[in-house]
Amino acid sequence: MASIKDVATLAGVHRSTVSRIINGEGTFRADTRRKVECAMAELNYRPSAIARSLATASSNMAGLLVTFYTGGFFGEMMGQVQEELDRSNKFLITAQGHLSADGEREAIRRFHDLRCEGYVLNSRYLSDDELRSLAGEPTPFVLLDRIVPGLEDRCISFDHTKAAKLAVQHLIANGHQNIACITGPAGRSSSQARYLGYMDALRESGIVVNPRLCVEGNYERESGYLAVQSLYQSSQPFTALFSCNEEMMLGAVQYFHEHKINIPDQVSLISFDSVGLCSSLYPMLSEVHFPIRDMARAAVQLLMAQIAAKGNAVNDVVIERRFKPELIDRLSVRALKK
Amino acid sequence: MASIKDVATLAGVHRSTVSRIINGEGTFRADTRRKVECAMAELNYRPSAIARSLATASSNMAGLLVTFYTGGFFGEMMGQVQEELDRSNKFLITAQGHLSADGEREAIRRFHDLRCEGYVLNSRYLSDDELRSLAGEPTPFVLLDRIVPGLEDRCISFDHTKAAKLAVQHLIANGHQNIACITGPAGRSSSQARYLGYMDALRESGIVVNPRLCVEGNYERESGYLAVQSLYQSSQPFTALFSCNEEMMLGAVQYFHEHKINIPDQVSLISFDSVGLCSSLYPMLSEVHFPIRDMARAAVQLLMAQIAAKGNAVNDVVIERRFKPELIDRLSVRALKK
DNA sequence: CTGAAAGCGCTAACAG
DNA sequence: CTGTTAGCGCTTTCAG
Repeated sequence: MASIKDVATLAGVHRSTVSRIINGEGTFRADTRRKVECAMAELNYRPSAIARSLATASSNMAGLLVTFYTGGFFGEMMGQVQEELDRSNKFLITAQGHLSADGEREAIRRFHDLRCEGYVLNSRYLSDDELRSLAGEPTPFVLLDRIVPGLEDRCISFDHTKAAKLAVQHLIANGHQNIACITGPAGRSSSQARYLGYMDALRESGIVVNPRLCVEGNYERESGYLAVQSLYQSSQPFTALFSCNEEMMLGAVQYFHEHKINIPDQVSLISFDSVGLCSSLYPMLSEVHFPIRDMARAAVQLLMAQIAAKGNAVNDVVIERRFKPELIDRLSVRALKK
Repeated sequence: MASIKDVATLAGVHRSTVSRIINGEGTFRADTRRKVECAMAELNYRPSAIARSLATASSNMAGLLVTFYTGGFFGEMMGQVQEELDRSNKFLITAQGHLSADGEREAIRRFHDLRCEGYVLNSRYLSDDELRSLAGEPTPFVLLDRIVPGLEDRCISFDHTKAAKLAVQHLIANGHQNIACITGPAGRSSSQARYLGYMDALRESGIVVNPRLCVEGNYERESGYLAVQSLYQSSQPFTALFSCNEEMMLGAVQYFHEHKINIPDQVSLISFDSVGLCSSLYPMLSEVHFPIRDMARAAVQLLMAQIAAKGNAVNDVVIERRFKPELIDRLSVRALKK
C-alpha cells in the first residue's frame, strides 16, 4: 500500500507538501499541486486514517454501545447514528454489551483502546454511580434513552412513564376498566417506568390496580404470547391489554389470532412501539410511539457538540434532549358502551 | 490519557520493557513485572490500539459491508460477524452501502482508509467484474451470499434457486397447481435465482407457468400486501402462495387476515425466511430457511483464514462455503384432495 | 511556496 | 533480563 512518502518521491516534492495538499492547507503552485495529484492517482493513494489519528491525536472515531445488534430496534438506532456520523466524516465503532455490566464495561474499554473521541451509550446495566464516575474521565459520552441524575446534560431521554400513562388513559377514555398489562423485565428501569405509568393512569381514574392483570414479560415475542395465555388461565376478565413493547404485543396478537379472539371486538389493544411493527400488523395497532430514531440522531448531535466544546459546557446548542410520547390511534381499541 | 512512557517512568523502567510485559514477550524479574503492573493500574493505562496498529502494520480491524442496518436481517448478520471477530480480538468496522454501487465503493474505501486487514462484503450492487478486479488488490475479502465466477474461493453462497424450488415442490407435492409467487426486485440476483427455482419446480412437474400469478415485490413488507391485493384483483385463482422473503410474506399475511381468508384452508403459504419471522406468525408458516447466521460466521472464518494465509491459498481449512436450503414444514400448507 | 526536523504511542531488532 | 535505537505514516512548527 502506497504511503505518503511514495507519493512525495514520485511527485518530486517533500512529504509535508503532499500532506498540505491533501489537507488543503496553505497554497501551492499550480504545477506542484498537479504533480502531487497525479502521483496520488497513479499510486491509488489513500492516506492512512490510523497514521493520521496518531499524528493529530484525534482518532476520528465515535463509539456506539447497544445490547445486541439483533432484533430490529438497534438497527434503527445504529442506522441513524451512522448517518449522523457520516456527515462529520467520523468512523463508527459499535459494540454489544450483551446483557451485563461487564459486557458494557468491556465495550467502553474498546472505545478507549481505539481512542474514540466520544461515544453514545444505550447502557442498561451500568449503575448510575458508575456512569457518573465515568463522566469524570475526559472522553465525552452521551446516554441514549436514559436519565441519570447529575448527568442530565448528557442524557437523551424519553418519558416512558408518561407514554404508558397516555396509552392506558386512552383505553380508559374508551370505557375500559379491566386493563391487563404485559410489563418488561422487572429489573429494567424502562419496564418500571412504563409500569408506573400504567398504574398512575388507573389510579388517577379511580380504578383499583389488579395485580393479577399484570404479567411480567421479558420484551421478547414469546413472552407476550405466554403472558396472554396465563392471563386467560387465571380467568381474570379484561377488555383491554397494554403491552410495554411491540415484540411482546406481537406474541400476544398471535395468541389472539390462534384462539379466535377478535381484535378489537373481544379485546382492545395498545402497545409501545418504536420500529413501526404495530402499523404492519392486522389489524393495525394503536400505539404510543417511542421515537428512538430521532433520539439517536439527537444523541450524536449532542455528542458532536460536546466533542467540539472540548470539556466546556454546551449550553448554546439547541438539541432536544427530552422526547415526548405521541399517541397514535388506529383500529385496535374499541369504545365500550356504558 | 496515560501513554506507555508515563507507565515506564512511573515504574522506573524503559518503554520497551513495558511493551514486552504488555505483550507477554520474553521473561522478566518478578519485581519488574510487578512494578510495571502497578504503574499501569495506577495510571489506568490502556495501550493505544492506534499506535499499536501503526507500529505493527496491522490494524486489527475487519470491515463488514451491508446495505442497511435496519430491518432485522442485517442485525443477525452483524451479530454473528461481531461474535466471531471478538474471538480473535479484532475490531469490527461496519458500513452501509445504501442502494448503489457508489455507496458500496465508498464503504470499501473506508475499510481501506482504516487499513482493515480484510472485509466481508454483502455486496449487491458491485458488478462481478469490479469484484474480480478488487480481488487483485492485496487486502483479502469474502463475499457473503454471493457467488462470482472466478472468485469461488472467496464466496460464501446459498443456493437460492434450489431453495425456492424446494418450497414450490412442497406445494406441488401437496396437490397445488395454481401457485402464486411474490418475487423480489427484478434487478437483484437473489430475486432472479429464487424466481428461477419457482419456475423450475413448476416446469418439472409439467405445470405451465402463469405469469399473471407472479407479482414483483421489493422485499419490503408493504409490497407483499400490495402484491396479494393485485393478485386478487386480477382474479386469477390460486390455492397457494410462495413469497421470496419473509417481510413480504408478513404483508401478505396481513392482507389475508384483513380479508378473512383462512390460512391454510383457503390459501396455503410458504416463504423464504432467514430471521425466524415465519415461526412467530399465526399460523406458524412453512418456510425454506436461509441460514444467514451460519453463513455470516463462515464468512468471517474464511476471512480470518485468508488473512492468516497472507495471500497464499487456503485449501487446508474446512469451512462450509455453499450452504444448502432446508425445508421447514409447519401449519400453513394444506394438502389438497384430488 | 516548500523543505527539514521533530514527534504522535507503540513495537522490534540488537546489544549488552 | 532490560535499555538503545530506529521506524510505522502522517502532521506540524519553523525556517528559508
